[in-house]
Amino acid sequence: MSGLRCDDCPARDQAACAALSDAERAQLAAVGTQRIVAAGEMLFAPGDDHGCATLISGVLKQVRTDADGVERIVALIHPAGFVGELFGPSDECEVRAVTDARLCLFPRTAYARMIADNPRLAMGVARRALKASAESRALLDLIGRRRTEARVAGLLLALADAAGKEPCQPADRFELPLTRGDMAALLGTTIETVSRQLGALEARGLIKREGRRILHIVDAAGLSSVAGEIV
Amino acid sequence: MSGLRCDDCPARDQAACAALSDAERAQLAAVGTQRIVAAGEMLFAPGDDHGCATLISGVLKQVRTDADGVERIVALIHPAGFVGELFGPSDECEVRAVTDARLCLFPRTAYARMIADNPRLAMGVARRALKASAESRALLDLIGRRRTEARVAGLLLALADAAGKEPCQPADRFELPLTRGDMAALLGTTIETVSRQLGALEARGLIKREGRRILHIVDAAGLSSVAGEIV
DNA sequence: CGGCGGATTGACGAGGCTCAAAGTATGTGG
DNA sequence: CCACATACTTTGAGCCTCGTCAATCCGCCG
Repeated sequence: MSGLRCDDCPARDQAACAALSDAERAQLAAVGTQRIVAAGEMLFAPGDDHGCATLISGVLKQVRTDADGVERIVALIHPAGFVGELFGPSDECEVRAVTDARLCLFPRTAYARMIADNPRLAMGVARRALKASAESRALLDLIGRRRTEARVAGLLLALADAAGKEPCQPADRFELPLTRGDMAALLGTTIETVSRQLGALEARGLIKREGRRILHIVDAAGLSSVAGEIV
Repeated sequence: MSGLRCDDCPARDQAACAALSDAERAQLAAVGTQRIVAAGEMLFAPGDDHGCATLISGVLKQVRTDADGVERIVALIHPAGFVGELFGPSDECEVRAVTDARLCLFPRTAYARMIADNPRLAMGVARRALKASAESRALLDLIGRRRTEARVAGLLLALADAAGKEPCQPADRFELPLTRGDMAALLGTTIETVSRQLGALEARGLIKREGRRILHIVDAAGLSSVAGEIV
């Protein structure tokens, strides 16, 4: 695919390229390609000098696999998010699609060159990188919690937030993008414990499950207090 | 203090301002102040519209405190690291000095204005932010590890690495910058467990403690395998 | 219909948190 | 210079959570 259609891009206002003029955006689009990745498919392999990408729709995960073959999810990327290395390969993460995803893919060097010339793009990337950093810290805070119940509750709140249309307008009914295995890999626990904790939260009337993917948040305040949030 | 002396700054080559020309650096220095923070002292309070800073020497921690008053350390900042918000207050972290620390402090808006004009500085900040992100992911990976023994071992290796003169040249004998309480807050465990695990690692001949702050890495490879590293 | 991957549920044991107390460095005042 | 106070660390005992192993269940696709 040669160019990208930016006009109707839903991530346009929040992505790293948000501050660009139409002309600059066109210039950036010329070096990128649009790509669709199916759920479960790998986008970047660990170690290779991969490019970078802005996510348009869907959810990606950054994964580290340790010596025993245990997967650890180290970040989730939501639409408008930025993935990849800009300054040389350094990160031992692989990037995989959690759901079907659409994204703009750029070669590393071409993107780096554009950044060097364009302060607005550089600022956009800096803003995105700082945001990613803040999200990592939030996740660290969540995972550091001692009781697993609090981790699961916090994850559900975060997913509800991400599923909402507006930022800070959490959905009260949504489809979980993650499998139980993904949740466990994200929270540093096991599939069985996640399943049990979901059962416990439902028994306490805080959530309600429909099938295995649809989730109702029945009592958001109650969930928050279980999660131990500062709110 | 009016200006900053950049000429003999030890962080100069790795900080966000590394790519600047002397003139640009002088311009940046004009809007910043140098500050010394004593161990334990707070640099930024959570919630306030704090500025940003580049660390010159010492160690800082970013802390979140949950509803029960339990501290969670969410990141360590080492020399040349960048802390603070650039695009408006958003992060509910407080920043504290772990050891005595020296840093360049900038007002948020002034720094943001400089970034908007200067792609090299924006790129430097982006590089730093991406690095911080990568460090957060490494920490997430560490904390997500199931057995606490592995977390402690991994932390010691990371601290040894940070204490080394050259990057990737870990020190085999160094002073722990963190108290047991800090380690516990970082690893999501308790003081007692940290203490016991240190004892266990010493009993296995992997490390040796001198007093309570000096640590010998006796068997780095053994420690690595306990930590479950991918090496 | 049968096989298959994901999810739930149960039993059991160990790792780690809680509570409690004793031991060790650091500074302070007499 | 010593006694004391304080903060940090170590160590111990008991209980609970959660990880492990195993069986069953559910939805999906061939």
